Amino acid sequence: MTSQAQTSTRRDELLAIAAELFATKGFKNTTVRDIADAAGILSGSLYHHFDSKESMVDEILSSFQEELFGKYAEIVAGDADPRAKLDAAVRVSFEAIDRHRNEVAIFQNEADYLGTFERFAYLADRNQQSRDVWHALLNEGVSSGALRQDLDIELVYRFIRDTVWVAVRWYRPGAKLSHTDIANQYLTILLDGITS
Amino acid sequence: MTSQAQTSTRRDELLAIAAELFATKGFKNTTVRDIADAAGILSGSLYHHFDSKESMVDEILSSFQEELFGKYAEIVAGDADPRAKLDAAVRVSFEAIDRHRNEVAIFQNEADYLGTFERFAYLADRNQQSRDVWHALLNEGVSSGALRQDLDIELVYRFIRDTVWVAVRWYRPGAKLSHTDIANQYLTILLDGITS
DNA sequence: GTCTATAGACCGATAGAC
DNA sequence: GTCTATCGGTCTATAGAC
Repeated sequence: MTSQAQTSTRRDELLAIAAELFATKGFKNTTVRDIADAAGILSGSLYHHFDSKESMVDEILSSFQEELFGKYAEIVAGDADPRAKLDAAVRVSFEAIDRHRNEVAIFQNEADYLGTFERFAYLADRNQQSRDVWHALLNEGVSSGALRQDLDIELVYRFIRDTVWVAVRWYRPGAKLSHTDIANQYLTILLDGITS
Repeated sequence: MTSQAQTSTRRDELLAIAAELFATKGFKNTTVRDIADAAGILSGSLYHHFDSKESMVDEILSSFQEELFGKYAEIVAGDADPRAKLDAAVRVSFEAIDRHRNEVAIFQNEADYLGTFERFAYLADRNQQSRDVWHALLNEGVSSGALRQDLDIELVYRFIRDTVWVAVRWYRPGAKLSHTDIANQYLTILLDGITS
């Protein structure tokens, strides 16, 4: 293994430690000393790896979002029927919560605040991109007759988006219910309601 | 009007200004100078009215929660049928978002962090109390036959709680959809689903 | 009730030794 | 790649004048 690979591994370790803290305590509320302490080094040493605290959260968020939106794009471009596409998009989202809990939590909690800086303008773009994906899936569903005609699409989009992502607040990998169980129950409620 | 009442009014003004900032920028990310600036005074002058920044957020949260849980208690104790009670609890919650946007936002964003201090231990109690209310309403619904038997009550509770309260992120009073419109659409989805 | 002035702590970031 | 040492800035909170 080259020293290049070693460096890259160490960077990733530090980013993972930072992500855990940003997700738990918040970006502003996490100090570089917190991150360094958790990594067993001193705060000044972090600046050998990263320009600033902002660079760390930037790297964490942008690499995660690239992965997630790649998956959404595949679903939208696919040729499954509308209901199956909606199903797949919901499942991919709960899977992202399972695999990238910290990244999702940071995006949920900090996007509004970070978005005020030019550096993080791409966060607003991603939000718009996400809205486009869900609107497309819901409109396909309505025009194909799979979904009710009387729905306010924008409102349904918000309910789906919010309910899916907010699960990151309580979901813990390895708990009684897997992310697949949760997606199943959630899709049942969303599609058919809770009345008997 | 007595000087007592004047003092109380000024306190309330300052609390409202602080609540707006805490809700928008976050508690930790709002400085006492921010609050003072918005009020047109200097930061030191705030300490004539309040012990600390923590006291401000404490007062904001506790008085709001007292009001909200009073309403939940009335609904639970009432003699409406299970479905009407569930309906009422959802409507009261969206109404709270309409009337106390900042307070709800602060609770949503900061409860986890603030809850780590003894002073805010009551936040965890309120969470448990909320869980009890919704579980009671949902269990009544299932045993009366109004709701499906195959629901995971804890999961349904979380979905309702999350979806209702997270609306504070995008709901703005005076927008196209009133809080009643939103409650209507939300109850439709929750009760009957989005499929045709 | 607000101001002036400042204490004391903590913050992000840097320079240079090892 | 980490440490020592520290700078300049900002934070909450206080003391006392007006």
